This record gives sequence, structure tokens and C-alpha cells, in this order.
Amino acid sequence: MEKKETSKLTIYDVAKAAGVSKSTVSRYLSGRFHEISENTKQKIQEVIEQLNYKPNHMARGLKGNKSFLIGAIVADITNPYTTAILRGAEDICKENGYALLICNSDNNPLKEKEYISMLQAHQIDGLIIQTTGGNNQFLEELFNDGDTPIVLVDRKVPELSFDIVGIDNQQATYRAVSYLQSQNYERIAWFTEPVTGISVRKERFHAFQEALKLQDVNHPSLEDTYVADLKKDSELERCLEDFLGKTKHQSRVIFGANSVILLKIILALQSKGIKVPEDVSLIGFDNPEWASVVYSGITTIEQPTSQIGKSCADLILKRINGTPLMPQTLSYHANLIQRGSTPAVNKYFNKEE
Amino acid sequence: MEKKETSKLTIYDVAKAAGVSKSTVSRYLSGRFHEISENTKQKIQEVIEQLNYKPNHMARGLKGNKSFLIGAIVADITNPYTTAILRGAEDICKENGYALLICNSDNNPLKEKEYISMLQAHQIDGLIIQTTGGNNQFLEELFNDGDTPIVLVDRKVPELSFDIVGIDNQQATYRAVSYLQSQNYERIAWFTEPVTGISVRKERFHAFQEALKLQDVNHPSLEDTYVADLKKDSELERCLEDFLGKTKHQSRVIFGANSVILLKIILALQSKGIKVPEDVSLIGFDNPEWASVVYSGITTIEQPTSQIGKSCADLILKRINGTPLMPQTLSYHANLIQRGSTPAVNKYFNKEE
DNA sequence: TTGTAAGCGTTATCAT
DNA sequence: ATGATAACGCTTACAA
Repeated sequence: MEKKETSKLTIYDVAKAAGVSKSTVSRYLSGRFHEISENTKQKIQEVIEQLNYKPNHMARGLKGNKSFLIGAIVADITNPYTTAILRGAEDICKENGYALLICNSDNNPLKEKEYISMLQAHQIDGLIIQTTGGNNQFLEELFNDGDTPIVLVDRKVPELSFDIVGIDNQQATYRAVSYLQSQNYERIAWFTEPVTGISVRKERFHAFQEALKLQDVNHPSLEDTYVADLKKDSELERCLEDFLGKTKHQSRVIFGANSVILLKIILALQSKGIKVPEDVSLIGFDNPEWASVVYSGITTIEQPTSQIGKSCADLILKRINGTPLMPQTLSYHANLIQRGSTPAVNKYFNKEE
Repeated sequence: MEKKETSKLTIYDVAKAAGVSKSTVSRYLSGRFHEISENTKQKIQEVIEQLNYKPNHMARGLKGNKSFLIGAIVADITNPYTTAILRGAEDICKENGYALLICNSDNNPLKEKEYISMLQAHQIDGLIIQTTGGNNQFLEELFNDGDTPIVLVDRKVPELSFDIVGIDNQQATYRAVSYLQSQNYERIAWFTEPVTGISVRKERFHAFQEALKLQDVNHPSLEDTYVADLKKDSELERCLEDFLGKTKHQSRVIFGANSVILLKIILALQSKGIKVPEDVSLIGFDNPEWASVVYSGITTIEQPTSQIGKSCADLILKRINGTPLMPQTLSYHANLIQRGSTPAVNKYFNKEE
């Protein structure tokens, strides 16, 4: 009996309190002030303020077919690279009154699919997705049937005509390889997680191989590419042993295809007591916060993550607002940050045990 | 003319195609299978499958007063500690059909307030918040008027009776200090960001001071506490200089009150060429992924982040489902991970320049 | 077991 | 300048 009735405040309550009709309040809410008198405007404003009334997004959305929700499906929200992007996107969304529904696919196409469905049910107005590549069909459906703009971050899917925002992986990889060669390394090893259709990994992997081929006969062996599934226990260790074993007397550098594998490499090297850069040099993609602080700094390829996120949100919002725009790919240039992990080696270097 | 009409699929389309009424389809959707015949159930299932129909959450929510949305306001989505928690929460939410609306307050009460309003408008069914502490009034309103369950993560607000999930900061700090003393350090310096009402910082700060007082007369000076605003350029540097300057001949350790300041400390030490642990030892809260890899490893206090996130979500969901539950505080115990940055020092240590 | 109809909180169309 | 009223897609009494 005494329980305070917590019945939700509606536009009707405001109307009643202000002595006008729902329609008038609605006009106020939609900012169509020229359709109402200054007096009633004031009155409504007061009442809203006093009652602390907040329009119901669901009702609004139902009517107007708009949720003010933008979905974001990422592979791993725990990855600093990812969160930096989300941060950028979030800022822009907030400025424009949109909220971000963030989902974690875990690189699992099944989970990704479930999230696509869920977001669809939530009537998202747009989707930013770092896709596993395993749900192209569903994405197309969402895009066509649902009329929902989609932008792919980071990972491209050539078959789809969605907007794409990321970096130019080829350029970045070439740049890094050429830098390493200018430092006179004899052997460059590429360490990557399984490529399995993930475009970034593919692009970087191929770019690496191409970059080597472009060089003269002295170029490092193409066998210096290692695919390690980090979920399998000692796979990475075996790769490291193989590479380090067969290059004992050469100047050598390990190239980590992203910051996740880079960290694992470092852990493995440390547990083996292998020194960087004395025993082996190191370079990696992404520029995690710790890169400057491990060893004498690790040379990395930095992406403009925040800008990538902002651009994603910008694109989505433009499309939502109906700005006419050709489908487009936005590739930012990455930036090589030289640090202590890749010192120049003497051209006639010959390592003694 | 040729343009495919992308009119949204509704429950009515399904009903028509299945030759039944909306209500029957609705029954199917709500899983009330005992109220419909096996035949129609099959039929509806087929149609839904074939049409790829997804019920509209906004319409459902409008009627049922439920959004299946849970808000999460965090201070910094870029902080690994935070994302680990979100990850845990997200898993649980997903399992239960809820989506997470993640917002970044940037430790700014104003932004926080805006997000609270926004989430309120979105009719969230629950809120997980790492609060700045500056919007208690609005949180109470949301809780009372909106009938929305709230759980505070990480940061407590004693005035509010919301559920709280975090770690026992006092216990963790005591444990760490006593460990440092057992390693025979003469001076322990506390480095924190401005405390400004953020409970975690307050708790740890006080616990540190208390822990020292508990010790005998030999305890380190209470002046070894430094508050550095990381936004101000050289403030941290000055603190470091002060501490290192006045303890030149003593065994000493720096205690970073969280992983953000810990990283900044490391950067500053490196730029000054100060060695860890040779010149100064180091310990810090949180256990970022890089802690094991910097220097010979950094001693840290690890929190069960994923579990914290899961517990938040669990609590919120229970409250949403009306499970009767006393307001409660869940404090997990943190775990001290000893690494190379805090070696034991000889009791009669006397440092020579 | 199934259908009819009212209603959730808005916006938009049409009167006035 | 303002007010009725229908509609958005769904759920839920209530009827049949």
C-alpha cells in the first residue's frame, strides 16, 4: 500500500501537468519550436525539468523505425588495439546521440552470427564489425533487407561492398621489411596466428612474402614463416626453436604479425633465457602501450587506432543520415616506430656461439 | 520501381504466411508451446526460418517494459583491467539474451551524467557502473523511479545501497606492504593519481598508511606518499626525483596504486636511466599482461577481473528477474604475484653510490 | 487450440 | 498554435 508507485513517466504525464496535449509536447521534444508558442514552450520545459522526464527510446524507435543504437562486433574486447578503436568510435557516437552495443565474437563465427541476430533484433541503426569472415551471407541480409549500413573495421571482405576502414597492411609490411633489410638482417622470420580467412593476417603474410621476393638473391629464405596456433600449448615454442636453431650464426629478427603473438613470443623467449636484441631481434605490428618499456623498447608498426574508430563512426552516421556516398575503403598509413629491439647489424656480422 | 521494397518483416507477415493469427505466432515466440498444436508449431517454425524473421525488440520492449539492454559505464574502456571485467560481464549477459551498452565516462562526472540519462532513455534493464562518484543523486533516481537495478563495480559509494562488486583493497594493500617489509625494504613510496573521491584510490591510500602505522618505529616515513596528476606534464617526474633523491642510500621500493600510474612510473624511470630493481624496486596494483615481461617481471597484485565482471552480471540479472536478494557487497581477494622487481634486500644493506 | 482487440509511449496526419 | 487519432510491432486478457 505504502509502496511508492513507480509507474513510468510518459509524455502524457507531461502533457497533463503542462495543460496541453501529447502532440504539443511531442512537438517540443522534436524541437519543432516554431510550431508552438513561446508560452507553452516555457511551460513544457519547466514541467519536463521538474518531473525529470526522459522520452522513451523504445516507443520513439518503434514509431520512427530508429533505435539510436549502433552495434560493434569485435574479435576481442580485451585487445588494446581494439579498445583504442572503440574509444574513438564511441566518442563520435555519443556526440551524435547514439549508443554503442559492443559485442565480443572471440573470433568465433558462430558467436558472431548470434550477435548479428541479436543486434538485428535490437533494430540497430548501423553496424561496425571486425568480422571473422564466416558470416558474409548474414551480413548481406542485414545490409539489404534490414537496410542497415555496415562498416568493416580492420578486416576486409572483398566479396562484400561495405565500407571498409583500416590500414594499408601491404604498405606497412613493405615498409617494415625494407627497414629490416636496411638494418642488414640476414634472416627475417614471420610469426603469425593461423591465417584462416582473416584478411589482415592474409594481407600481412602475403605482403611479407612479396616484399622478400622483391629483393635480390640474398633475400631471406621463404621458409622463415611460422604459423602458430596460440591455443595449442607448445606450438609457438617449437616454431621458435626451429628458427633459432637453424639460424645460429646469422643475424636474425622475428616479426610478430600482431601484438598478441608478439607478447607470446616475448614470454617464450624469456622463459628460454634468450636475449633481445643480443640473441635475436624483434619487431611487431600494433603498438601496445608496453612496447616502449620492454627490453630497450620494441620496434613496432603503429596504427592510428583512434582515428580508425572515429572514421568508422563517421561513415556509419553519414550513411544513417542518408548522405549519398560511394562505397569506400579508407586505408590509413601505419607508422614505423624504431626502438632498441632492432639494432643495425654489421654487414659482415658473423655470430660466435 | 525495380527497387526491392525492404519493408520490415513483422509478426503479421509470419502469421499470414503460416495461416494463423498474430497471437499464435506470439505464443510461439514466447515459447508457450503447450498452448499451440504441434502442427501449427511446426508450420510457424518453418515460416520463421524461411522468412528469416527476427522479432522486434523495441516493440516487445515497449509492451513488456523490458529492453534486454544492460548499461555499463566505465571510467576508461582502454584500460585492460576494465576490459577484462567487461569481458566477463559480457559473456554472462549474452548467455541470458542481454546486450551490453558500453559507455566511457573518462572519469568525468559530466559525461557520466549524460550517459546515465542516455541509458535511462534507452530503458536499460540494469546498470553496471564504475562511478566517478559525482552523480549519486541521478543514480538514486534511476534506481528508485526507474526501478532499475544497479551494481557498482570497483568503486564503492557508501551513501548508496546498491550492490557492490570489487576486491578487498585493504586486505590486498596490507598483504603487499607486509610482503615488502618481509623483503626488508627501508622505504616504501606510495604513488597514486589524485584521490578525489574515488573510493578505490582512497581505500588503498588509507590502507597503505594504516599498514605502515601498524609496524614498529622502524617503519618508513609517512611522507613517502606522492599524488601525481598524470595529465600535468612533469608532476610524476618531480615526485620520483624527490623520493629517489632523499633515499639515495636506503633500500627502497615504489608502490604504484594502479597499472596506469605504474606504467608511467616505468617510462619515467627509463627515461632517467634508473634501473629496476638495481636502483629501485617496484610493485603495483592490477596485473597487466606486460607485468611479467618488463624487467625481470614486476611484482603485482592481481584481481580476479573476469570473475568480477561475471558477478556483476549475475547480480544484475538476478535482480532483473526479481530474485529476492539483500543488498550486498562482494569483495574478492586479490592475489600477490611475486616477480623480479622486488628482490629481498640484505637487512644491513647500505647502498653505495 | 486459436482469434480478437486493447494497449505499451511515441510521432505524424489531419482537423480545428 | 493546438488537439484528436491512427499507427509502429508486439503481448496479453478475454472470447470463442
